[in-house]
Amino acid sequence: MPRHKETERDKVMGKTRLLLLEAATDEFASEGYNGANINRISKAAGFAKGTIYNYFSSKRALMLALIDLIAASHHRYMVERVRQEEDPIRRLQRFFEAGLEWIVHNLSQGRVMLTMLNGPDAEFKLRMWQGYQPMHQLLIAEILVPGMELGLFRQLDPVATAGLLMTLYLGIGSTVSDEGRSQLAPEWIAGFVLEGLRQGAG
Amino acid sequence: MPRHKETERDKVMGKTRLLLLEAATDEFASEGYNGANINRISKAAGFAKGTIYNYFSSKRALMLALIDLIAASHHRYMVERVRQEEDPIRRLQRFFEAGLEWIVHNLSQGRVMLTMLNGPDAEFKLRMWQGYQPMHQLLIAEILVPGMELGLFRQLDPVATAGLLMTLYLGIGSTVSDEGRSQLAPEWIAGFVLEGLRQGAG
Amino acid sequence: MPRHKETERDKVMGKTRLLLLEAATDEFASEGYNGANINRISKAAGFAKGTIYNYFSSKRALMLALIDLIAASHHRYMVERVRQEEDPIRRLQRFFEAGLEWIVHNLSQGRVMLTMLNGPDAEFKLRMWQGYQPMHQLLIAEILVPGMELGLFRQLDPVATAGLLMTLYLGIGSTVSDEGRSQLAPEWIAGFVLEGLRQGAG
Amino acid sequence: MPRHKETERDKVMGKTRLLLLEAATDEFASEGYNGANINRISKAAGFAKGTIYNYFSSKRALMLALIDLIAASHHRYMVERVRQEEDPIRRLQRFFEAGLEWIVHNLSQGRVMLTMLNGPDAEFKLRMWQGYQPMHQLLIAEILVPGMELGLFRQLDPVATAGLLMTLYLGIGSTVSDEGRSQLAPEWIAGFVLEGLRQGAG
DNA sequence: TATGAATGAGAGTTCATTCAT
DNA sequence: AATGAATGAACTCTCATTCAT
Repeated sequence: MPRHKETERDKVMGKTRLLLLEAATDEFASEGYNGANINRISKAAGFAKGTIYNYFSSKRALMLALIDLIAASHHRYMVERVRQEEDPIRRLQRFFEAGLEWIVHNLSQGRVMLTMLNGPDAEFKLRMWQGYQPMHQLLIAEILVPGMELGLFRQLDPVATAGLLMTLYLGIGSTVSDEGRSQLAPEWIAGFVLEGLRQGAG
Repeated sequence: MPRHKETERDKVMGKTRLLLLEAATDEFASEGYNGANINRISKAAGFAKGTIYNYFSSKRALMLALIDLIAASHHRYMVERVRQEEDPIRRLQRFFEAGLEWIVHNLSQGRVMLTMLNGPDAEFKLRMWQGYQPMHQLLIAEILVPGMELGLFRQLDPVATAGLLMTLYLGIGSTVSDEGRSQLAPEWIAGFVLEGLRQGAG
Repeated sequence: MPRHKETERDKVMGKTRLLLLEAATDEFASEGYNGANINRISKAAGFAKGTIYNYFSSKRALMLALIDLIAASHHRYMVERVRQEEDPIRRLQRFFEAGLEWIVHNLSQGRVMLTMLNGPDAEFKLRMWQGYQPMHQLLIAEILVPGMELGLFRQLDPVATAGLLMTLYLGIGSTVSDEGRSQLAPEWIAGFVLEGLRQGAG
Repeated sequence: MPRHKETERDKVMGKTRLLLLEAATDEFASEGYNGANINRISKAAGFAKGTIYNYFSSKRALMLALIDLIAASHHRYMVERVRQEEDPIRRLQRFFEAGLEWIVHNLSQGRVMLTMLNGPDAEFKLRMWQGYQPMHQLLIAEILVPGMELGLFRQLDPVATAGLLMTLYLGIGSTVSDEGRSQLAPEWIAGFVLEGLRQGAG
C-alpha cells in the first residue's frame, strides 16, 4: 500500500470535496435547504450529478458537513483577529468589526449560517449552535472574563452576556444586504455595547 | 345591513380563511416555506386539499397573506402594551417584555417571522420588513424621541437606534426555545440597553 | 298548474340555456374541449358556476348540446341561402359563398365544428357528422342530382361527390384566420370545382 | 470515433427519445393534447414517469418536437414517392396516392397532424403549418409550375392552387377512418382535380 | 332557480437518489 | 472516481361536480 498514492488520492478527494462544498454554499445560501438542488451543486462545481454522492451520502449529510465547515472557518477568522489585540475593550471592538468583515467577505457562508440558526430544521440548528460554541468561549474566556478581572467591565453573568453579544452580532449580521452593506456600523454597535458593559454603570 | 359588504368582508376575513391561515402558520413554522405541504395545511384546517385554493391563489400568495397577518397582529399587540405606560424608560422595558411575551404566546407566528426575515427568499424578507415598519415607528416616535426630549436618553440617531433595538429584539426572539423559554430575561436585556441609552453616558 | 307560469319559466329556461351555450361556444372554440373551463363558461354567461348544472348534466352533455345547436344553425343558414338560387351551378357557387360567410360570421361556432370533426373524441366526431348529414343531403338532392339531371354536371357518384365537396368546404373553412379572413376566395374555389364537375370533362 | 459527438447525437435522436416520441404519437392521437397524459406516455414507452422529463422539458415541448418530427417524416415520404415520376400529371396522382398511403400507414401521426392543424392552440397550429411549408414547395416547384410550363395545366396562381390542393388533401386525410380506410379513392380525387387544372378548361 | 363553498381525483413537474458503465 | 440515464415519491395546482342554502 504505497503511502504516496494514498496522499495523492486524499489530496484529490479533498479538492473535489471542497469544490462541492463551495458550490453547495452558494446554492444553499440563495435557495435555502429545501429549495437547493443537489444536481445544480454538482454541476456548478464542475462535476456530473452523480459525483456528489461519492463524497456525501445525502443532501442532509452535505449540509451538515457544510455547517461544520462554516462554523470552523468563521471561528478561525475571529480568533485570529481578536487575539491581535490585548485589551478586552479593543478585543470587543475587534469582535464586532471582524464579525461584520467576515460576513461581508463570506456572504454566502454568512447567509447559510443565519438561515440555519433561524430556520425550522432542529438538527441543523443544533449543529450550527454547537459549531458556534467555540465563539461563545472566545467571548467569555478571552474578552468578558479578562475585562471583568481588569475592572473594565462590571460584574455580569459571563454566559448570559456572551449570549446577548452573540445574539446581537448575529442580528446585525442578518441586516447585511446582498451587496454586503450593513445598516449598522460596527464601531457604533461596539460603543453602544461598551456603555452597557462598563464599570460604574447600573 | 348591506348583504354585499358582509360578503366582501367574509371573503377577506372569513372563518375558513382564518382557519387556513392558522394551520398555515403551524406548517410554515415547523417546515419552512419550501418544506411546507399545502395539502397538509388544508387538511389540518379541517378541509379537503383543494379548498385552500378557493382562498389563496398559490402557496406563495398564502405565505404573503400570512406575513401581513403576523406583522399586523404583532404590531397591534405591541402598541397596546407599550402605550399602557407613559414613561419612555418604562415603555422600553415594556417593549422587550411584551415582545418576548408575544413570541412565547405565538411561537409559530414568531418562528415564521424569524424564518422569513433570515431566509433566502427576497420577496418574503422584504414583505416582512415592510410589515414591521410600524414597529420601528413605534420605537422611534413613542419611545426614543420622547425619551431624548425628556433628557432620559442621550442624543442618538433615532432611526439607527431603533434598528439596533429591533435587531436585538429579533435576535433574542430567535433564542426562544420550542417550548417557549428564552435564555435571556427581558428585564435583564432592557437594563443592559438602558445603560447604553442613558443620559450622561459616552 | 297555471299555463302562463309554465311558459314564462320555459322562456327564462330557454334564455339562460342559450346564454350558456353562447358562452360555451367561445370557450370551447378558444380552448378546445379538454381545455375548456366550465366555471368560466358559467361566469361568462353571467351566472355562478353551479348554474350550468341546472341546464346540462355534465361538461360532455353541454358539448353534445352545442354540437347539435351548431349543426342545426349552420344547416338552416345554408338552406336559406342556397334555395335563393334555382340553377344548380349558381347553387353550388352559393354553397361555397354562404359556407364561407357563415364561418366568417360565426367564427367560434365554426372553430368548434372543425375541432370536433378533426379531434380525437369519437363521440363528438360522430355526433357532429350526424348533425351535418342534412348538409350532405342538401348538396346531393338540391344541387348535384338536379345538376346532373339538367346535364350541367357529368354523371358522378353523388354521394362520393358530396363527400368531396363537403371535405373541400371544411378544409377551406379551417383556413379561415382568427380575424375571419380566408386565403382562398369562394368564387375561385367554386370555379375550380365547377371545372371538375362540368359536362364534357373527363 | 469521437465519443462526444456520439453522445450529442444520442441526445438529439437517441433510442429512448424515439421510443418516447412514438408513445407520445399514439397518446396525442387518441386523446388530443390536453387529454394526453404524460405519465402514460412514459409508461407506454417502457419507462418510469419521470424519465420523459430527461428528454423533453415539458409536455408542450414534447408536442412541438413531435410536430417537427411528423412534418419532416411526412415530407420525406412524399418527396421520395413523388420524385419517382417525371410527368407532372403522374406526380399529382402520386401526391394524392402517397399522401393517403402515408396517412393509412401512419394513422396516429396523421391524426396528430390533423388535430393540431384544426385545433385551438395557435402555437401548435403555426408550428405544424411551418413544418408543412416544404410540402407546399413540393407542390409548387415540382408539380404545378412544371405542369404549367409544359402546357399540361392552365395558368393558375401556383401558391393559391397549392393551398387548395393541400387543403383538399388534408380534408381527405381527415376522412380516413380509425381502421385506415378512406371514403374517397385517391385516383378519383386526382382525376377530379386534374379536370380543374387541365389546359383548355375555364 | 341560482348560488358558491367545498370536494378530491388527477395532472404536470421536480429532484434526491441509485447504479451500471 | 466519475458519469448521467433512469427512477418514483412527492408536491403544487386545476377543475368538474355536488349540495346545502
